[in-house]
Amino acid sequence: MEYNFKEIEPRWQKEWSRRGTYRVGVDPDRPKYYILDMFPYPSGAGLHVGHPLGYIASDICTRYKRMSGFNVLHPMGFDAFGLPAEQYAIQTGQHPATTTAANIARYREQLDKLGFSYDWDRCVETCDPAYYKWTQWAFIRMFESYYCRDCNQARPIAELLPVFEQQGNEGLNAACTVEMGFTAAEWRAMSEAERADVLMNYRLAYRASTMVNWCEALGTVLANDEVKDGLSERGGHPVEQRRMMQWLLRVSAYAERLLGGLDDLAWSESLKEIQRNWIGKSTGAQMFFDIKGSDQKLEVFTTRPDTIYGVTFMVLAPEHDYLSWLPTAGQRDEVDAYIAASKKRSERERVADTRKVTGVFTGAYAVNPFTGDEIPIYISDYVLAGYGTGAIMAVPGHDSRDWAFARHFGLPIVPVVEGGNVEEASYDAKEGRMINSGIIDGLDVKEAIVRMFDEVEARGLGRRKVNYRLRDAIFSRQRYWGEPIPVYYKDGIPTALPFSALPLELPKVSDFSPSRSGEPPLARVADWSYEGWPLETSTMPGFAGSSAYYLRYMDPTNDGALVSREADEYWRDVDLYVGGIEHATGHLIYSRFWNKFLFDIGEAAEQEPFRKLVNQGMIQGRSNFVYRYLGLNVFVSLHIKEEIDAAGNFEELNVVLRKYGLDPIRSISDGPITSVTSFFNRNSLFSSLHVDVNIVRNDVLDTDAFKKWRPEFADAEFVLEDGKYVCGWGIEKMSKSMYNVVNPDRIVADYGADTLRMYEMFLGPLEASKPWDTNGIDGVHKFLRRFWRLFFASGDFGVSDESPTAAEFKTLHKTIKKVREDIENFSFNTSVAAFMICLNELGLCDKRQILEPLTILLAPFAPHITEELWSRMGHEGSIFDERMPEYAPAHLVESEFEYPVSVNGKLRFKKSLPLGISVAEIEAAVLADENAGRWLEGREPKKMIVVPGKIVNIVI
RNA sequence: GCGGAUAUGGUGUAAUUGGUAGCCACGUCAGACUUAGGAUCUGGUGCCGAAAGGCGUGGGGGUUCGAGUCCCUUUAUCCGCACCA
Repeated sequence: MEYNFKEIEPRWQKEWSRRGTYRVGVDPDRPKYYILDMFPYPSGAGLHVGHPLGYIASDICTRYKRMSGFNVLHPMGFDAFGLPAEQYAIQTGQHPATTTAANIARYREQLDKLGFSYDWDRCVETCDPAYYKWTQWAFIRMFESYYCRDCNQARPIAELLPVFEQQGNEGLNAACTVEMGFTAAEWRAMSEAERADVLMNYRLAYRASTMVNWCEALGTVLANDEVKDGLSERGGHPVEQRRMMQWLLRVSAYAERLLGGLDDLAWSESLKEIQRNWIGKSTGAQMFFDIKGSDQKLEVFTTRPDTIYGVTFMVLAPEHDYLSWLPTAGQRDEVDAYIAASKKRSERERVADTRKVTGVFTGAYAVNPFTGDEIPIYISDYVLAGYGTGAIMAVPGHDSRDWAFARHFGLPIVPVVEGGNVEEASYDAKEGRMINSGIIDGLDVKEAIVRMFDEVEARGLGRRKVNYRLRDAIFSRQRYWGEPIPVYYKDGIPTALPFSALPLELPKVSDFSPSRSGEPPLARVADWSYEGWPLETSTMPGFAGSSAYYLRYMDPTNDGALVSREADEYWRDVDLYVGGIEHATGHLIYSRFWNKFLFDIGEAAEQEPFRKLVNQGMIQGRSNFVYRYLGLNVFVSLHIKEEIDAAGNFEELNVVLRKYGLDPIRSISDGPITSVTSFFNRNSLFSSLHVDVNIVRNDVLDTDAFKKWRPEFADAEFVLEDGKYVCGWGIEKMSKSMYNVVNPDRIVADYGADTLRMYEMFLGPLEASKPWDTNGIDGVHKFLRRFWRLFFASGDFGVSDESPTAAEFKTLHKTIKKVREDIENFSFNTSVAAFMICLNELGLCDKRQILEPLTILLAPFAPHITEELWSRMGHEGSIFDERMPEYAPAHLVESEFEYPVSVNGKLRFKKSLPLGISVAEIEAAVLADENAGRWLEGREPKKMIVVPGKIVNIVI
């Protein structure tokens, strides 16, 4: 009987759903395991064959863990709010709620066909008010918290009121937007609005006027991780810097914990490194320089205080506060002109012009505290306002940017680290001996740094300081399709909604388009107010809804809490998180921040949300090409095209052309060939066109389908090789325009979900990026058909109760061992290979004692076929209630081992010897072998190296 | 510029972690069978060579009895960060 996956797969999917096979709940008697996929944005394009890669891997793990005795939580949901969904809605002219619902339905249908073991009862959608109620709730909790640097955690902001009342903010060590100082008396004298401003300075969710990434085309601000090279990640629109009033999350307060927490996570080193870079910790010193003729001091940040003797000028960012008074009258106009010019430059232009040196002298001088020299103060936009203090001490001898600046303006360059030639280039050394350096002369750089830190602090010139690149996350978007920010303005004072007013539902509007001015769509909603006060009109960014969804899955329908204490303490954290690396600096930072905050306020059980994380690679597209000859409707098969291309001159060319029945080219004026050069540069002989990969099989074009594919090819002619049209191929991004999108639905229809699942795993290591290539899927499909046939040896279903041979047992147990180890190591490609080897070795074995454990072992990979065979073998329950087979070492014992014997490092012969004998016995047996005599030719071995169970080496 | 990763047949890959390089597949070649299927089965298939044999894991060098694996160097590709002081 044939393996009829078309009938088997839908039947079991329905049956699992009916039985609730994959429903899970809190069960204190069993150890928990939480396996999570990054939930998808339900985009309009539907799934392509690359999307399920990670889902398949996590599904295999889930089934495997479940069959190993764990209570496995494995949910799925949809990240439905945010820019992509909204842009798609705008493009198609429909309401985002409508398109999102339709897209979710489509995704769900596609996912269901693949036989995943999700507990769909726990499905969450971020755009569901019952869900985003808890996103808004978390926002309010952040709004009502500040970050205490002494106890290193979030605390209720209400705690600050009595402190301010008694001592002002003196001695308060808390994360804030701007440093401020006030006394208790000043606090008491403040108006309500002024006090609100002070508190806002400390809140973890706060509103402030800051420089933001404004994207006019999208009509919204963007977070740093949503901007790449000065363009928006979505759509690639230009982004400019603008000062705007925005909501932000004080992520920077958690920088040190986000950094430190990485160490214990089972994440790839590269991913941790990306996050470390993003957090960008640098330890240095904050130093104050006297300004000549002023009481003010100029504050800089440096990681290299050891180079202080090489400081020959200072540079301020054009946005620096001091520029209102610092420049001398003579330089005023020039400075103002520079400031105005740099303001106009977009972020993109600044990035593009990194090598151009610009700047203006302010006319003012600072004093080098160690040399006493007066050094000029410049402004330049190579100094960033947002990092450090927006001012630097320039060391042209040892910093390439300072060097370029000094060269351009003719400023002195003093080397202070031995080595290099500062006349030619800066010497950006991190080690070496200090020279020209007063009290640190002769010290090594590393010692000098420490010495200078101490010296600077002792002399009261500054103090050690840690700086982070990580910025607070801008949390408002001037868009429609997101969670409304649960804040209203009472007498103009931002006030959180009471929890009882949550969820603050997103109103249904007909006009949800963004505006170029930055006015959010919600501002156009009549009566967008709370108790008569206007509500905030911006919405939350895409990452808001995905920041704590893993907690919600634990208890998805709870209306009284994000997650119940019971569920949280049982499920705790995600043991295995599978998803793409593209979330490294977005979701995975925000989520960790969000979770740490919830941990601080006692709402999450663990400090870190994702214990182990695996990044599946991207599946690229494999495009096929056809070669159109001379712009005619004639298509030439790949190798003939290559042969024609290889011709070196007209004569050779025409010989080849005649051979294939093509008209010879008589002169260069024939056809579109315009010159000999262009002709032999292969510019004009063939044009290569993308062809739909779905009408190509093993790179052979289905010519009839091609003619029907597009009307202009209806009368196409082909020059075939061996009766076939062979296409060229290349690796590109999977996209509609390349005609290389492979839809999983089609693979499921042709081969079945089990084949697709196993093939995606077989394709290569999970974490590697690789092209999808439908060629080769036959190998896996063949395996499943052969496996099926083992049970139908006589035509009808039947397994024998005959005892297996030792060899059969050995094969089985070898496979069990290998497959189990591979799953634990996330090496699915090799485990699929192990199954194939197993089948090759078993031949035609129909014995129950072999086939039953093998079927169970295969079940996580190919759930449908194994469930079907399991039931045909007469079992009542589901195969997924069975335990994974253990391997029995007894069956794996090898009695003999073939030792490769090398003489002088070169393999000469093999000697079969029992395992477990002593080294001396091996030596004796090898030397006694007649082959050894042949190679030794009577010489005595100088040395013998014996690695028991591996190899024998003889050195003569 | 800084940081990280990768490089193995025609293709995807594997290698007991320093021990016979190329497992398992795809493709391909030869054969069997056949109601001609995109079926099934058997065998070959890294390169050069008639063979013996030689060469072979991006290139060069090193450590070692032995290197795809370790070290140095270099090239290419991919990714992350980037006037971050």
